[in-house]
Amino acid sequence: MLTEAARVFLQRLERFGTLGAADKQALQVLVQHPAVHEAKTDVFHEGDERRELHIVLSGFFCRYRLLADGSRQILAILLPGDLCDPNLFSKQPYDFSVGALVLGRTAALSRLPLHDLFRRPGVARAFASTRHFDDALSREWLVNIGRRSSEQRILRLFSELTWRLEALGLLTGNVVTLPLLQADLADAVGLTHVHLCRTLKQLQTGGLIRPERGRIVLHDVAGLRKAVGVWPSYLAGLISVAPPPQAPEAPRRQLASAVEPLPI
Amino acid sequence: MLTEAARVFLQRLERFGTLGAADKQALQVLVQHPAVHEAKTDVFHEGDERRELHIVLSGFFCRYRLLADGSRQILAILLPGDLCDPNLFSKQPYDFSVGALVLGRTAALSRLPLHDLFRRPGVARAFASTRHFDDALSREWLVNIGRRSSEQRILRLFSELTWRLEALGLLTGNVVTLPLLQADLADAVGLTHVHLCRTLKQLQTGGLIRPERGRIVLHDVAGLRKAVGVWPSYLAGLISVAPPPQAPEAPRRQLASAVEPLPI
DNA sequence: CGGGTCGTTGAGTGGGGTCAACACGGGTGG
DNA sequence: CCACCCGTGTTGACCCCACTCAACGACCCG
Repeated sequence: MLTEAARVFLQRLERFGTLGAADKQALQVLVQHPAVHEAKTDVFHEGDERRELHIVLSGFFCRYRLLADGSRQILAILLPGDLCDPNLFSKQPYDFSVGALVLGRTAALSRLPLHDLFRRPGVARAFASTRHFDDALSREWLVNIGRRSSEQRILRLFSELTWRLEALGLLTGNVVTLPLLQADLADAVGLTHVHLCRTLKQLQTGGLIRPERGRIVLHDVAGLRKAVGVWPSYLAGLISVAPPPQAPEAPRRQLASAVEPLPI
Repeated sequence: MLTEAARVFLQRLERFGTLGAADKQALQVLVQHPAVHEAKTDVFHEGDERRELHIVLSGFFCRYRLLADGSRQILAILLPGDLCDPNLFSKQPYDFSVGALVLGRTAALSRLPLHDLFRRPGVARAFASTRHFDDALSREWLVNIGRRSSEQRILRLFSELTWRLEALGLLTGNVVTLPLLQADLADAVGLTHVHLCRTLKQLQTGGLIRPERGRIVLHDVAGLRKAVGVWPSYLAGLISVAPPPQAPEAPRRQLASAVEPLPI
């Protein structure tokens, strides 16, 4: 019999491929110590020693860092099944914090047995895929914050979340509600909450989203994804949906030629 | 007999701990296919299949992504010893490109044997540490670009590079020259090259840096680090530097030797 | 000498930040 | 049931940091 925690964990690991029965058996016994976290409380905090590996069971969590002047940068939004710490085997104290954005639950598993479990090819592959997905998202975020307008940043974040929720089976139909505060969104996309509010209002007139108190309703997921345009590369292997036709690749030899519009 | 390529690679892996003689023996035979890369040419390009694992031997490289509007976001700056691809075992095509910022060299090693080599605890530990360092840097960049002023972003990037160069033994005195174009710096910190130029000029009056054509001279590394203030958390375990035991002259020559190709 | 790359500078604009006040709603306690 | 409070969202006024467009300058190399 599978606890709910083990089920969420294994489902996540199997998202990109399948695990053998023995793999699953070995993994599920690790999942322990369920815990409830109120919104705005930390699972662990920057500077803490790395002990158990926490995984999200329900709710929305985030990795974040606080700066000396009190501002916060959210590094990633964590959904059910996600690992709070991308670095399974690091011995360093955490250099970031993880906190709950809304009421949610986590489980914890000890890291030590993982070392041995990595001998199993299926287990290693599953963690590697999860890891790659996590990394691809963080690259996406860096590009987003570094080079895109406030509207684009927000739309892309929403789009990302719709894909991830869909992969979890938490998106049915064309509507979804994100239980996120505007202040949280602002810290995720690198804006102030005031400007984020204004931009949301503008987007609202576009008809794709509706801000409500304490949440954002995306009432046209398909339209939102279309507005963002691309099939994000981080989805590779995540969702078994045929990608739409892609624009041709940029020429590859010289950076310069790749930056400029195609010649002729 | 250790090739230079193997030496650079092993030195990097040993930065956070030591490898057994057998580990090193097994790893060094993987290092092959040295290649020279002109500035502004790619090692690989977004969309390419992941084949060999490239490592930097000399020069400055970067991971980057190009956007539809032609703008570029640099995701990381790669120094000698760094792995071009943080995801050793991913099977997905690359979702970013790696290119040379100045003339430099790489080696390539096949990924397949790595799977087996990870059975060796020392090898697994070394790669995990390298990996953790890479991740910590990318978190740092996200915070930098998301929440800091242009001056701070630039100073922090410079400071980061001084620490990393020091760890490589490429920083001996209080002065170091970064062979980076202003356009590259701008794409690394998420600014336009015009504004970056102006900010550099302001910083110049602060007396810590001097922009020259095609490079930035940091002529007060200690002062720069002090201005940035903190001992960055990503350094944990990286540097056990006692002040250079015997200051050998000509610090600039050493950097130059890393930037310019040695006889091949 | 010419052309290409890289850097610098100016003028003008606007996106986004800051500060501050207020509105709204949901909880809590009297 | 109302009064109050606190967390959250909204709006206005103002400003300035950073972007844009454009031209020019400096340097390098053939």
